[in-house]
Amino acid sequence: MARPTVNDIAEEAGVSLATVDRVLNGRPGVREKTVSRVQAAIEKLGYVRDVTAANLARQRRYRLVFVLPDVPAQFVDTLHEAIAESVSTSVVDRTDVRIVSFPNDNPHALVKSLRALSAADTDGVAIFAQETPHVRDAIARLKADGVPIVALVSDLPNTGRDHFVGIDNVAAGRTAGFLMGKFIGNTGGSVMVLVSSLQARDNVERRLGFDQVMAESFPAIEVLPSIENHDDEETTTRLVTEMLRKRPDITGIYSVGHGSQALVEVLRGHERRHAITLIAHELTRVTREALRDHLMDAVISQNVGHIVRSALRVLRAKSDGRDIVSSQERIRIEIVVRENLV
Amino acid sequence: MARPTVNDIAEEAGVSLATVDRVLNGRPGVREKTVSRVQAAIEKLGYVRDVTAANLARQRRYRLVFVLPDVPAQFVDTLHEAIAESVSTSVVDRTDVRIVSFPNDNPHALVKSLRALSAADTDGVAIFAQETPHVRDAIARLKADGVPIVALVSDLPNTGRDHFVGIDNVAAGRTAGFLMGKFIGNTGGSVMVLVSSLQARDNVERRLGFDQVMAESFPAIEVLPSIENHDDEETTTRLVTEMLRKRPDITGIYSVGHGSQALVEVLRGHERRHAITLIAHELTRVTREALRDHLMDAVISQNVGHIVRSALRVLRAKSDGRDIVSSQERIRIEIVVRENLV
DNA sequence: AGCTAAATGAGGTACGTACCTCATGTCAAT
DNA sequence: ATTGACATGAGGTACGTACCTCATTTAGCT
Repeated sequence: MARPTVNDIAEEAGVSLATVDRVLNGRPGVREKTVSRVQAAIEKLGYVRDVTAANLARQRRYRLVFVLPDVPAQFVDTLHEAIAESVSTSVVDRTDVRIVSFPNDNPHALVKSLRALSAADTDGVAIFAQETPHVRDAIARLKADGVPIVALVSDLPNTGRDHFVGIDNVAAGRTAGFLMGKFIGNTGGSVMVLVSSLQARDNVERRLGFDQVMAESFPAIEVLPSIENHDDEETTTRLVTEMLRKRPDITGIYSVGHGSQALVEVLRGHERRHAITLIAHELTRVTREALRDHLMDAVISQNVGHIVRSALRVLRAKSDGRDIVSSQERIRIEIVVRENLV
Repeated sequence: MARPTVNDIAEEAGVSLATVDRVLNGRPGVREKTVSRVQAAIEKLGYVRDVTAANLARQRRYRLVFVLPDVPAQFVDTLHEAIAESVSTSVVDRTDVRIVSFPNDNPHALVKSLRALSAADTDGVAIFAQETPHVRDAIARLKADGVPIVALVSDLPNTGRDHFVGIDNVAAGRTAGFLMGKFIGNTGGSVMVLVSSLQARDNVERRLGFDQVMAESFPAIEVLPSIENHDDEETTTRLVTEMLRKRPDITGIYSVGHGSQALVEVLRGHERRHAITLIAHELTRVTREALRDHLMDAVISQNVGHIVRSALRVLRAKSDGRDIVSSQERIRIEIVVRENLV
């Protein structure tokens, strides 16, 4: 039997098409009793709105914006690629996507970018940024304007964002800790931890989860204080080299941040490279090569394609005032080792 | 600027709508020169066919069938759930899905089920089965009838199937081996390997990959010959108990097959449970609980939701004679440990 | 019973594409 | 110049839904 249409519902309920339409689209002017008759018919026939036809008729378009930092971290590049790809493949779902980049070290540039957006030309915004008072204000203004907002990758819990798309970073840190502990085993020693910035919420949460697991399950391994590199290559090279010299008992390095290029380079030339377990975040060209070359042991990653698609789905839903199926929007913490590297 | 429509193309190319339609849908009766004029206009305006409107007009429906074994393995249940979910959420894409189950131990039943299908009522078939001569013939008949076929989870390379949806099982076995070796570390000892059946291609491939890595990278660990359990719980319980008694040097168990219930139960009551590294395949209720309870150390899994959606996409494409973007149809080998267990 | 306001019906157009028919245009071979 | 084959145009209907207008019916009230 073919799929029932609005006409079938009308017939089944003994009402006109106009009434069915009013019920389906929540328009006023239908008695309670009639509403339930129509709903009974919908139930009975198993009617499901043909979304493609509906969108066609509705002529709806979603104008969505990604706001991304302009940092030299590979991970952000992969985000750009994922957005570009999802744009090209999803012309289908009536979505226009723009990308706005802001220089990471300049919070005013970000605020300025956000100020340029308004409900008049934007149906939703996905933001990857750190939470500062200025940013919080700018987001509040957008929200007041009625623009749905989702935080991307790093949460902005105190801004009133509608949703967070990304992994549970505490769990990601715990996963890194679990692998670090298991891989080092009863060799013991100490672990160096490298973060982009202690202002970055995702970094802090990962470090937290990592420390939890190391303390709970691998007390024989000493976890050293965080080294902050601010995504700067020279700083990383200098600090890592120094630390490796100072602490010859290092058996593990955990790279918490979004970039690992300089770290990998230092290790590539280091004599103890095979005695050190290296775990980093985000699957990029750099981490792929490091895995392949036996320099890195595991990468904790989040699928940027999933992140982008989820953000788009959520923003479209919020823009329509629809609910989201949160179980479907969960981003998995992926573990990548040499052998499952696609 | 709004998205261009066929009318815009017609105007731009200086031809009528009918001609544009002929070009777009590959209908005959258009001069070579005119075709290129139209294509130039399409190029210039960046026209992309509105697939939703096209499908609406075309009234196309895809009648697809999943053929699945009726075995008591949790993994097959999760496949059923994934299919059910994808049916309910994707009424959107004009697809009718049926599931055909066949008793796993009866190859004739499978052949009979396949015989019942034909191009008259089926636009594509996804099969999870082992490759036997009978199955090969039945698939050949379906293909001759013009029905696209994809193999699911376990490949059927010699049947002429159009595509395989699933993980690279050699790589999955290698991944299991990598983790097993790293987790056991320099403790050494021996590893028990449990397979469903040595007839099952996916099982054999995993075992192969596992052995490769163990031999290459962890020669100090002895890998024992496969124990075949035919997905039977009593057999598993008996053989595993016996082996654990005979070989007190066992430090690892690799469960290659689709079910791990009985194995987990045996281990749950075993005194050496915390001295044994347990790695299994497929994320199910059983393996989830085992991870949570510290009985299992890692699960190598394939996302059944992705598998089902990929199979549907591929079958629709093949049915239309369209090409698939194979990079988008790759199924990842997922590693799940206690800490990234959703 | 008569009135008013609310509820419902009838019928239309539109969205972008597919696909159909029939008329007319063009071109090359005779 | 005529013919015939082919190319193109013009215009239509359909898909399932949204949304509009206006007429008509119904229910609730005095």
